[in-house]
Amino acid sequence: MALDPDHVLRSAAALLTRKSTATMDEVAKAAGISRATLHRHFAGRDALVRALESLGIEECEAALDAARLDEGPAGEAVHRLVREIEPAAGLLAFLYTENQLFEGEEQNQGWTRIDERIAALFRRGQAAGEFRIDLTPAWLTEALYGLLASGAWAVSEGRVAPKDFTHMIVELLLGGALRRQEP
Amino acid sequence: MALDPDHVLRSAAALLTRKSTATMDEVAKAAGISRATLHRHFAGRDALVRALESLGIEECEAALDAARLDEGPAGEAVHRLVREIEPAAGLLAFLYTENQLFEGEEQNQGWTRIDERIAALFRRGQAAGEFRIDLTPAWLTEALYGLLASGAWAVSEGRVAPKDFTHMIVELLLGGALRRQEP
DNA sequence: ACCAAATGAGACGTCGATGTCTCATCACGG
DNA sequence: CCGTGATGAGACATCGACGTCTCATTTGGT
Repeated sequence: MALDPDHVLRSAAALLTRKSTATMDEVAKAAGISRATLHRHFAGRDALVRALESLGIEECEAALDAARLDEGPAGEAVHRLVREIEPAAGLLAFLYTENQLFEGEEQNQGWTRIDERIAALFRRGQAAGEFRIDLTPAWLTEALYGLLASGAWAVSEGRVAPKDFTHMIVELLLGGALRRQEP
Repeated sequence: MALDPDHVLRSAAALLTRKSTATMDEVAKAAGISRATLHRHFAGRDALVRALESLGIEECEAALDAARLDEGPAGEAVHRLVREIEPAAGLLAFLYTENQLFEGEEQNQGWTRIDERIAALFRRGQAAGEFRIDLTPAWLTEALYGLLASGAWAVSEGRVAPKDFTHMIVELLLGGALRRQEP
């Protein structure tokens, strides 16, 4: 009976985040279904990865919407963004390292849109004098992705407590490691 | 005649950083040798990856030595470290995402040593009152890896100028994105 | 010039993953 | 109670990558 395709994608994301070379059979077992059923829902491994990519884009855009990036101080908007995107961080980390997605020049336009929205947030912060201007928005965007991936990986390895995920990323991204005397 | 194995490893690292699923044949072509010769130097794909891992560890430790992590302010030591490690960043980025290396519990002890040396640097900075103490040394270490990988990736994609690599990483890691009025 | 070693090209066989197929079983609705 | 549809289990062929091998050619040293 109509199996929940979303559940399959979640399981696949969780597994592939840990083992990006997992077999279709392993993906199926992880989702608690048979390989045949997995193939009935997703034409092949490529289709599965594409579906994961679409899911990742959806969740990213949902997080971007929920974070209301154009409201209030940019720093607080970054904080909201990381908090909203945290549940999808594992999936993002997988997609981030799946450079196969970008081999063809046909880079999914969804990512371009997301990149642009995040970069716009950093630009806004710079224009407001809130963020420093010697770090380009493109780099800050890239660094955010990298820290999200590192954070997801560190949590799954037990090196960082899950509850500290957002704090660690936001504080490092915005405040850096140096100690300061003020707020 | 004695082909330069180091050159092969460099080529392989450069290729695998961009396309982690590259074939042995592609690796050989990238190095300008035949697949047969590649097999004569490295027993198999696994051996090749292991050799890359050893090379990465060597370069990391060389960078750690050259950066003299226990001299002067910790912040400056971090700066030296990133500068020294920059040439190896691409290789590091590849190894960082090659989670296959850590599937077996048999995590290469070299990484443990490197992790510990970097974490010790952050601990030293914290003890000296130079770094904030709400970000754990383990997380700062992980974040450094993530930023190095993001930086290498951003440079190879043309989103960041190569000459800005060290500055972008060090400034973000130490100072964060927020603008400050001091030093 | 000669010899030894290394290389390149290519031909295999092997193996694992994939994709497709069939058939038995099970769940749910009429 | 029966029938339709989805699922699970497994067989099967295909395909790509791998690893090994041979043989001709080239390179470098003597």
